[in-house]
Amino acid sequence: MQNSTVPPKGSSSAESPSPTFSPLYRQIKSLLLQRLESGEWQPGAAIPSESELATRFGVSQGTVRKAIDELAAENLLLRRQGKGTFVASHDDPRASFRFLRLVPLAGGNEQAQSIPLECWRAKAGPEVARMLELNIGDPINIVRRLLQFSGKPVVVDEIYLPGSTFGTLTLEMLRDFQGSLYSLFENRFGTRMIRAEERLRAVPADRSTAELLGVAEGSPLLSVERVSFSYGDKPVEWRRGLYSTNDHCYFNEIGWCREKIVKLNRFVL
Amino acid sequence: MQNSTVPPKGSSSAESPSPTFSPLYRQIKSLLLQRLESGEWQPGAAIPSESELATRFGVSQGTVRKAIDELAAENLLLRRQGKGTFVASHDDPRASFRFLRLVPLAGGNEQAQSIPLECWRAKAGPEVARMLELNIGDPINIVRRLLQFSGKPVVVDEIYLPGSTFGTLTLEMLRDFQGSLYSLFENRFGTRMIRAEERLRAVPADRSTAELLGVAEGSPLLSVERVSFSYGDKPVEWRRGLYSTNDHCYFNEIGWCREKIVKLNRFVL
DNA sequence: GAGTGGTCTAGACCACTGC
DNA sequence: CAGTGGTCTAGACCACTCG
Repeated sequence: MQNSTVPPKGSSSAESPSPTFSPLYRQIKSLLLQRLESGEWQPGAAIPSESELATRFGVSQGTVRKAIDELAAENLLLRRQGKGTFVASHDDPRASFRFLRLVPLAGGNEQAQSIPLECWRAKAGPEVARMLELNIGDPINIVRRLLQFSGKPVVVDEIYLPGSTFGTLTLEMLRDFQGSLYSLFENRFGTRMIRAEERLRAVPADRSTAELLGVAEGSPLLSVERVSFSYGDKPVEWRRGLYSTNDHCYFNEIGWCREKIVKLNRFVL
Repeated sequence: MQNSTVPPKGSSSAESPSPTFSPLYRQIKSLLLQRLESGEWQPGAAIPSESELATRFGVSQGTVRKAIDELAAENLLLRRQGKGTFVASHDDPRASFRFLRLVPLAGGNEQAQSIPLECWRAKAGPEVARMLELNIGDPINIVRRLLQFSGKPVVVDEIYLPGSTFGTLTLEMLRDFQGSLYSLFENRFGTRMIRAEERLRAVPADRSTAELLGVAEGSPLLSVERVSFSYGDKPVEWRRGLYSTNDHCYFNEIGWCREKIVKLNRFVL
């Protein structure tokens, strides 16, 4: 692949100055993303070595390296020196720390336990349809579950999933599966969550939630609405969690990269 | 600088296998960080070009480049093609978006307005002392301020600062300064915030806060506690904000780098 | 046109893993 | 030991900015 495949120097006469210049390593990155999205490379498995990819694509190893660097920074790939480069997986326990930002107020490192309550099929209302980019009336699945830390209820989640992908989800599957919810989605439904947007507010506890969490009706709860995205920025989950923040808090870090990589990504997808 | 300055191949006999191996570009990164921390390179100013740094340090340009890459990913430096590499500054309006994660529920892009209410000197209690790594009784400064969006009050902040650095802060300075709070800290006190940790909870509104925000006493507010760090992971601000989330919400993105770069950084500082 | 950052290459060597 | 990712180099050329 010489540097002429897509737009580098294609339009030099009277088209436009350089509208969507895409360096070689970005094109390689796109090719790698295709393999990931298509499932040709499964989560947890090793991808070909850098040198093999370099010869396969006809570029230098440094160029492949830069493509993989970005995918690793986005947590889509995982490099392990001496072993290889692996497709990231929610089976890896480190992954769950990224998506559940709840930490105990008083140190410690408790393990979360998920207790599925209900699971049923429904039709998308206007709000869910908008969030999941569906049409109103499209089939969806709804899950309600409780999250406990050391046996104490802390979070009530209501989770909305597109029926086209998760139609066969049942309460039994949720109860029987060992591992996180996203692990189940990845293993049983071939859908991998790679990114999420969360919107947080403080709301009063309604009657039924208050009972489930063991707090007074009307007491303040943290409302966390999340849209999760899979490859190609496709929204595949919308959920609202109500968090009791008496013994836990939502932890966030500010100041590292973020917008930079987001911006970069708009070009590649 | 040949690859022998610090630990690369120094201990090969019977010391230890490779306890704290630090590649060349990390050593360069440390040198660059020293210049930033010392104030030799001021916020907003350009640093020397990559090729000049390369000859100055006696390494290849690629090595300097990799060091700068990491600093840029951490938002300490800002690259601008064709112009140079610049020290990041809170004067740049893009910076404020990183630290104030509040967005209107109904789209739009309102501008925040900060209204200083009080500013006084006090002595550190046990909690503030712990957060700012001070001794109990050390002088501190406390600021209370209101944040408005389109004229409506949304946030009440109480801000605790070490007196050793901010001793001369006054309400007049806060009122007269044009620009964000961190912009003022950077310009008037030479202290640049580069990172922060936030802990979020839902709490009931106390009487005085409720009045300031125009909500009912006891109604749910979002409590945001933040510790901000300057160079060398030195904590230089602790604040608690109470957010009214009737018309706004706290927005967060999950899934990009983060822990990776944090981990890397432990070695360099 | 000169100077800057951005891309790409080819090759050497180092550090880590596992057979 | 072979194979992988990680570092470092030197040099070429491209894209962008500005005087």
